[in-house]
Amino acid sequence: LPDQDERAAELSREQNEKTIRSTQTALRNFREFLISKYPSETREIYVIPCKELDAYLASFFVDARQKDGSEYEPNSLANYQCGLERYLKEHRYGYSITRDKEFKRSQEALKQKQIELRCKGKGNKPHKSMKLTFADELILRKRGLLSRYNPEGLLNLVWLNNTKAFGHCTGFHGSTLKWGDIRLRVTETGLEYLEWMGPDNGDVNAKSKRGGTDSRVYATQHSPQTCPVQDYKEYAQRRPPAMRYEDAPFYLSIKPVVNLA
DNA sequence: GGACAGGGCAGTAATACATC
DNA sequence: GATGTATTACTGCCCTGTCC
Repeated sequence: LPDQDERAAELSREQNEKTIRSTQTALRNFREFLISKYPSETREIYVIPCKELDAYLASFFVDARQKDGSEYEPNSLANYQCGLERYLKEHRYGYSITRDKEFKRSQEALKQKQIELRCKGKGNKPHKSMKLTFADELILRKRGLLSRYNPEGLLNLVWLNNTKAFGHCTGFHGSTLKWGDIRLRVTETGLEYLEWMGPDNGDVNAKSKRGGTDSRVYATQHSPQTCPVQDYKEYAQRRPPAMRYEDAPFYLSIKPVVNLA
């Protein structure tokens, strides 16, 4: 299947690009550190003998700071070590800075630094996403941030419903969702439901392979106030007619009303 | 406003270690 | 040796800030 091959190749290229970028960031930061601390050291790192490179790395892990002078997160330092390892491997350096005993000093320095940073309260994943609880949702509803009765609340509501219902599905990307990607349908018994059409764009065979019902969310007739289908219908009704074609973006930005008077 | 880079972190594979 | 669990390494996503 040429389309699938092309997609796989594209994905692979994209993945490689990201790895390269990550490696380059590690290399750039390490080089900048070397220049600032050891201005006479101008060699490429892959030609530096292991003993010297080990000392430089140990110094880097202990003293390196972000551009604003603050400490790195423990995992970031470990990521830099891996990035440098990839770069050295690429240039056929004879040692592994993460495994070989010749780099024990820098490995120990990194370990100690990570412990020290954790003691200082770093490494607590400050940007980790938090699970939205039922209680949180209730608060957001009370504050009108999840609501059918104001544009921002309605937009938040459909985004949350879609994420909860389809976020686990392979290929579901909220940011690129199109209006035609989610369809309102009715079962034989008259129960309404929303269905995410998926990347296969309605291919029945592909859908049955996925399991069928995992890309659906049904109306909650017993609780119309929190029914995702009712939210969707309200949103559909409020969308400008010009934005109701299949390829239109699902989420629309809200234009504030400006009083020029 | 778009493109890009930096930084933090999550997901997954590989590896090491423990238990049966 | 087989299986389960923990740790480490690798890769790439996402958010934010900066620059043009």
